Amino acid sequence: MNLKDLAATLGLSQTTVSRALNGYPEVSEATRKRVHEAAREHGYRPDSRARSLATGRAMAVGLVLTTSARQEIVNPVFADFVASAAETLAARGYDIVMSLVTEAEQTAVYRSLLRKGRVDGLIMQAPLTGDARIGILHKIGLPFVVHGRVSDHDEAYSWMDMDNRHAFHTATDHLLDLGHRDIALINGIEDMDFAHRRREGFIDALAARNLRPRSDLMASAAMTESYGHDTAQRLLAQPQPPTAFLASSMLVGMGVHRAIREAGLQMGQDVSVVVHDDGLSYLPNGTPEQPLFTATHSPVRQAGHLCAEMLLRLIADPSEGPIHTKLQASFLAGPSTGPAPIQ
Amino acid sequence: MNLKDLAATLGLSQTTVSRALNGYPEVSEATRKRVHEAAREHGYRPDSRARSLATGRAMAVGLVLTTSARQEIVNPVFADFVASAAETLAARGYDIVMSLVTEAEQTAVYRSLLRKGRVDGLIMQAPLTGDARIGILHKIGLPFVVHGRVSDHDEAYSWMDMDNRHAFHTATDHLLDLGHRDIALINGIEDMDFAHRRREGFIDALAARNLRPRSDLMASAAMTESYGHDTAQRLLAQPQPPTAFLASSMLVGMGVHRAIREAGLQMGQDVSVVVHDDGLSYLPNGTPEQPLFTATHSPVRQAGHLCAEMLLRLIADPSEGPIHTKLQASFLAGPSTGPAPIQ
DNA sequence: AATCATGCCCAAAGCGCTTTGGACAAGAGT
DNA sequence: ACTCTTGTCCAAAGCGCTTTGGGCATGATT
Repeated sequence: MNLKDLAATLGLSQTTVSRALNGYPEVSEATRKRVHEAAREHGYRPDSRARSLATGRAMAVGLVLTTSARQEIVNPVFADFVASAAETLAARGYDIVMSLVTEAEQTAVYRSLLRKGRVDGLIMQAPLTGDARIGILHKIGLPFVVHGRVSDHDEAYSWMDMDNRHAFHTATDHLLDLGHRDIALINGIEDMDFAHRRREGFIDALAARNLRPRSDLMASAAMTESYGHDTAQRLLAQPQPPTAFLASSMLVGMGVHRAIREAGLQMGQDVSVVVHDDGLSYLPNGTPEQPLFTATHSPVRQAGHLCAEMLLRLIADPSEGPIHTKLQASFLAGPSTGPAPIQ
Repeated sequence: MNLKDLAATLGLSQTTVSRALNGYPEVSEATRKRVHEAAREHGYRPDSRARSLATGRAMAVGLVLTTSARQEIVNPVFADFVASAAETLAARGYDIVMSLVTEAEQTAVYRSLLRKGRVDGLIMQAPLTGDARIGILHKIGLPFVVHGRVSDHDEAYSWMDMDNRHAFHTATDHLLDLGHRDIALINGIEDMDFAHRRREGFIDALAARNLRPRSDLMASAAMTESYGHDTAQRLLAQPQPPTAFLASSMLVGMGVHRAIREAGLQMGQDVSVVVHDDGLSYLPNGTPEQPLFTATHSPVRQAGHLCAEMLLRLIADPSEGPIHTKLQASFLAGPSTGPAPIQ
């Protein structure tokens, strides 16, 4: 049952039926009611393609899902991010079209996005330092928002980012204030822009107190629990082990925690740990009253909402210049940090 | 630049240009080449809506993301599932359109999916026992595949499921063989069909040895780390604590592990733990050589691939009756289980 | 009584593609 | 010489919707 049939059934023109359904004023209340009833009765549902073709709006946004091909790891943050973005978008009638992009096909990238008309705008996730995708997105000519930023990239683009640098600066300061000097940074892959910035924040905080980072205490890899565990285990077995850890995610922190316990040490006493908490729904940092870790906290769901909202703004008015949102992580002191043990 | 313009530029008809680009044989090689070159040069990209409208195929499948509104928890399995499904689908030129569905709007549900023509088929995730959505999907009339099954539902539908019952039967048997009698089941929310089945497998295995489950040793909630921790902590403090735990996910298992250590006990010695491992990319069960937990293992990425393939088959030939795929979890003995301690 | 706005409705022209049903010329077969 | 294929191309009819540019009553205004 299409519009034509429905109009014929009602003895009305397509114009009137279309207007009645879309809430235009040029139709009497009686007719509108009649149309709505008939539509319901016959189970009429407009064809989104035809509508989209006629209006020019796709009522969908694209979300590019990147898998770090190297590690075959899907970003654990993805689920919450997309769920929150979808929530905001759905409320405005927008769908999400997902495209998977593996690093390998960077050139043939965004192939499906190149099929015009499928989406009105794009959200790009997990940018790398100097990510070439920004250029591609510019060429496509659709409004887009980057979740994160791209260092060393001067083209103007809209982004929404957490202040990773500041967050890790704060976390490091916290540990320094407690007297720690040998602090390990268990970071994500530093090609990822956010990891790069976190490292900078860490180093800056040390430098501000005339300390130099020990390169043997800085690790970088995909942020899994075992990575946290294995790295912490290795570092703790070193001649001059760290007295504190800075973990780039909850999962990594849990791995570090496990290694600490296995070494017969107690977290918060013998060894301190600060984690960054993305506020994943399935991986809460204990409870607000009883956190598991001292943490910098920045909910990814908030990020998802904001990205979606920014994109909708850009879609509504593409002339609106690049817009930026910087989120500050909150700092939460928990039981996983304490004064540095006296040598 | 649209097809018309391109054709005009080339001095050809739209028909010929369209055929040249889509690889139809009725066009000379010379012309085809010329058309391709012009298309590249002018950056021509066909409008997916127009094409879809003309062909009747959307070249996209819908994926329904459910958030358990009650707990506001996004399924951690989602990211890997969708990534693997997207991989398979992308290889065949299909996109994924995501819709968020909260339990609240079950009636107004699938609203965006009701907009016809957006997708050629659907994948439904995380079905509840007696899930009403199956009926809705049937009404929509598009081919669909359910990831999981729906107990107490007699309508025919295509599904792909892991044999949860068998997996948990096996896991329970393993613990029983080791002499454990007081086994705790730390399950997911039992409205979820998979959790329901796991519980059945657990109870069946006990019943097969004339044992009755202790209801005080069965828990059910959203599968977070803290849930695992808090529950295990509580149970271990009981007068007659369990000697073994069956955890419904890696994350839960990690929480249980933490509680065990905190209680001054050793996992694999004092208390045994078996987990179910979905093979999440960011949450591996140690390494294959050195697993962290004894586990039943069924990679969700495989499930994603299979669901996508099944759906593509159904789309290609909708007359093909409901198809079913049942995956068997593998069992991996690890260091987290050992003989029951002598009383 | 003539004019004007207003409310309600319609026919038809797109949106950009695919596909059907030929047209036309060149060479092959009789 | 004629018909038949074959290869190459085209005009035009959709696909199902929105939107433009009226038309025709009806009631209000001068």
